[in-house]
Amino acid sequence: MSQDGVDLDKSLAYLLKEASSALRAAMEEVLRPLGMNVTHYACLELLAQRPGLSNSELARGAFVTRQTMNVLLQALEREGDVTRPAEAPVGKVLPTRLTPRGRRRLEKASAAVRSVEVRMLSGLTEPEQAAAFQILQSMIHSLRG
Amino acid sequence: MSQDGVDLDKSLAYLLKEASSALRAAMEEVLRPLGMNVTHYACLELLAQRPGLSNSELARGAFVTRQTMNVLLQALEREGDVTRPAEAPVGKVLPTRLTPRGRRRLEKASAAVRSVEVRMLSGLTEPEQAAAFQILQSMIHSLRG
DNA sequence: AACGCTATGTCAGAATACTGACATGAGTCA
DNA sequence: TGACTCATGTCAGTATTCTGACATAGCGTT
Repeated sequence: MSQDGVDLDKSLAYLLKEASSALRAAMEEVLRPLGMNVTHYACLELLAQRPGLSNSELARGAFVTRQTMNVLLQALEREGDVTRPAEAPVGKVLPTRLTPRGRRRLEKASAAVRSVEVRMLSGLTEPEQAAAFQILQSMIHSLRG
Repeated sequence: MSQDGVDLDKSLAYLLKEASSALRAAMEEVLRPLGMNVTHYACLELLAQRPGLSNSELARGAFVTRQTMNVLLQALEREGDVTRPAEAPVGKVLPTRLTPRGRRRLEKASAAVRSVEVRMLSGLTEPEQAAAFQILQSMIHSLRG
């Protein structure tokens, strides 16, 4: 392998992508035995934190298009993990909610994902984690400004 | 919009994904006028830093499969940005190199990407950037251990 | 009221990346 | 030398996501 101290001049942008990629891979790995993928999980997690979210809001929260989220929601509805009203209570927005079954599946997935996150942070002290939090938020804010 | 202080309990994992997503979007935006995408750019940048990289190595470095990188390399070769020997000098590995044209295209792209990176880091002090570097590397290391 | 503007849900088609599989070459070890 | 393992390049097919487009609903302004 041609690995001759090449990671010395890595940019922060590359490192960010690398970390994100490693995180996603680790999450997919632990979610696969549960029959879920990352987008799957993100959707359920968002619904647990904010019940009644619309398709478009879920899409933005899970970093996919609303078309993609729509097919996922249809599958989740078919499996009985979420429910959506047949008709929109107001406007066109169909508020989605977790079913008890969905909540149970999410619990297992959350535990698995949490273990990954713990592993990711295992080499960092508490203040370092707090620093990471602020640094990432600053990056996000600057990129969107 | 239902934005009621919801980003307070965001996990570091989510923040990492969010930052990575924002970075990618910003990069795609500045690369599009140059007729390139992120994978495109990553490939050329890798070749500039390490001439002679193989298709598989480029794929790993750009976080895609080697099949995907292969079609990209064929396109880049067709456009005259890179060159690959017709036959493998040793084994099956086809070492790829930038052409002068590819190097020129990369220069413009590098400048654009660098401006994005500068913007991303604009809210951080120098020590904070150093901290970010070490934190991300720790995360990557822990996730792969 | 009427007009723009924005956002939503949805349909269809296109683009893109991935999984699976194969033959081949290099390196290792008995 | 021969068997074994691993990595590479490549082919074909599948899956997934995205882009484009449409009708419609809420909101604000005129």
